[in-house]
Amino acid sequence: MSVMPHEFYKRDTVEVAKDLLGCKLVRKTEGKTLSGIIVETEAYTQDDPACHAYRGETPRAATLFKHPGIAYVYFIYGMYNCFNAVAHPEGKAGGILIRALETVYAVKKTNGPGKLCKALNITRELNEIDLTNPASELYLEIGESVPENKIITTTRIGIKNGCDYLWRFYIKDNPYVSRK
DNA sequence: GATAAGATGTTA
DNA sequence: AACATCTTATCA
Repeated sequence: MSVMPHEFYKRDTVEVAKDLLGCKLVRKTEGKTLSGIIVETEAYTQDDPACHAYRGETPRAATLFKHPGIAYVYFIYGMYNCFNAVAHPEGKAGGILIRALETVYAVKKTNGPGKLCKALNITRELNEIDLTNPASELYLEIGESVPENKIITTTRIGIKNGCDYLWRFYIKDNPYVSRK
């Protein structure tokens, strides 16, 4: 069991999004440890009209410009949190929306970014937490690598701008992905 | 200070 | 297909 180093996140955002499939998300909360395998991701970069960082460094999007390997948690639609991993080459901005987990312990359904955060008790208090430190309440571990032919590439969900980008990735035939 | 839209999920 | 519900950004 070991975490991915900062260098893992300091690469092209789309590449990292693909590589995050099969990795393990660990969440320590209320004395318990919850974890699951990432089965669905979406990439968002600075040059992408759908990305929060597209229009520059606003107060909310500032996290996406910070050091790769930290968390970006934001609030949407009045009731849901969404969890992202910040990942981009030096001097750029970008993040990866974690959309679904395959649960390994008894965790509630996590097929969708809002439900995922609710199930793992992820809130904006965890914004900018270090995902490369096993002492964090939230971090990512190296998991099983997913063979290329099991990775499905498709369009992202729930956005109008940039909807033609093929930047959503999920594991083929996995029952835990959202919007089957 | 006001307003419109949003990386969603549930219900009908 | 409607709606619950509130932050953020973009105006004035």
